Amino acid sequence: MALAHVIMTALLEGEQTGYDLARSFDTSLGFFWQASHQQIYAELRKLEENGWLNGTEVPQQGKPDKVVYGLTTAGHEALENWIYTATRPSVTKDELLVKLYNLSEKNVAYLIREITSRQAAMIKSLALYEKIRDKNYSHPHKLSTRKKGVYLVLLAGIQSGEQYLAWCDDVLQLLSSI
Amino acid sequence: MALAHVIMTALLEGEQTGYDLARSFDTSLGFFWQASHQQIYAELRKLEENGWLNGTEVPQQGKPDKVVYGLTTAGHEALENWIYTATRPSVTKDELLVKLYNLSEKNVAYLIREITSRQAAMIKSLALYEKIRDKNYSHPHKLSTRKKGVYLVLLAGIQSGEQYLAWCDDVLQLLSSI
DNA sequence: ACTAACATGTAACCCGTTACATGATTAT
DNA sequence: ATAATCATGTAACGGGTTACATGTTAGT
Repeated sequence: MALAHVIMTALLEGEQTGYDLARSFDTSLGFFWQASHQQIYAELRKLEENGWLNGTEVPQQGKPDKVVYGLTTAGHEALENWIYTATRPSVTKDELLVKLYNLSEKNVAYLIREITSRQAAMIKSLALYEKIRDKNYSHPHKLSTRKKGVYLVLLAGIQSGEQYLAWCDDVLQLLSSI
Repeated sequence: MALAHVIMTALLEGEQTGYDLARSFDTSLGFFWQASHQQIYAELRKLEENGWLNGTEVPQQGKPDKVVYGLTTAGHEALENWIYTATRPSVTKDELLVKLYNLSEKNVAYLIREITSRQAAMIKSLALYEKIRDKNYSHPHKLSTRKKGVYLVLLAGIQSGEQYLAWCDDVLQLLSSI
């Protein structure tokens, strides 16, 4: 159910094609949601059948034709109503934690490598989040209401990223003593 | 693929029934993985067909008969080998963040309530994690290698819980000014 | 010649959730 | 009486991943 609402949320900013959305999921949106292009195209068709989106075919030359989607009034309403439905907190299923549970003298070297590469990846995304924050969200209380929401999502990413890095340090320290 | 390995990891400690496992997923294991009993029973049958577990029927009086599962040698090996397969970091899909992205004057009161209840839930689980840590893991470097791994998983839960609470505070502070 | 970007799709499969089902014993 | 615990299961559905497919244009 939620992918539908993520897509509609993304379309609040303006009309987009499935391809545009797929690219957003690889970058900005991707920080807190992921979806393949197959999933996105399927969902877009469902949403149009539902009357929540309307798609317009746009012929192009030199490129394949595309379908641009926008929110309908019904879509807007559906999105607003969805906000008030209950959501259960989702447990993060991280396979790396399962592996750590199986820590042994034999596999410790491998796990150190895997943690180190996670750490490196997180340092990169964190740098990006922080850049975005410093550029557009440096004065949170001066933002519009809507932007405040976006800022808080960004903040969640930054804080949990920082926490993750701190944890990686702790892990590496303990593992290196084995 | 991963549920299979979580189950096998749980069986490292000793033989268990599907019911036992389901209860673990509601408590200890549940802090970093979740699975319904239907999923567990299905997975156990698959694992037995695979030769990774062996199930023994145990007749009982006054209670339904049960099947106790234990790891086979092949299962042990499969689990150890799995450690060395690459895992991609998984993005947490949290619907609440999607909702926050849709923040407005109209829904802010509702979102404050939802964040507050998340906060309360987290305070509870955090208290439990910390109790476990203080009781069994207060001297990390003195633990056996295997227990060190378990400790690090627990630490991940505690640290990310603390971070989550800090974030909730930030959110509530900003939202209450709207 | 080859790769990347643009743009969309089908098909098979696996993983997970929800709803429904059974049936005895023990505790309130 | 009623609910909770023990113990396992079927069936339908929905969400998500992987593999495969098509075809143009622009850049190295």
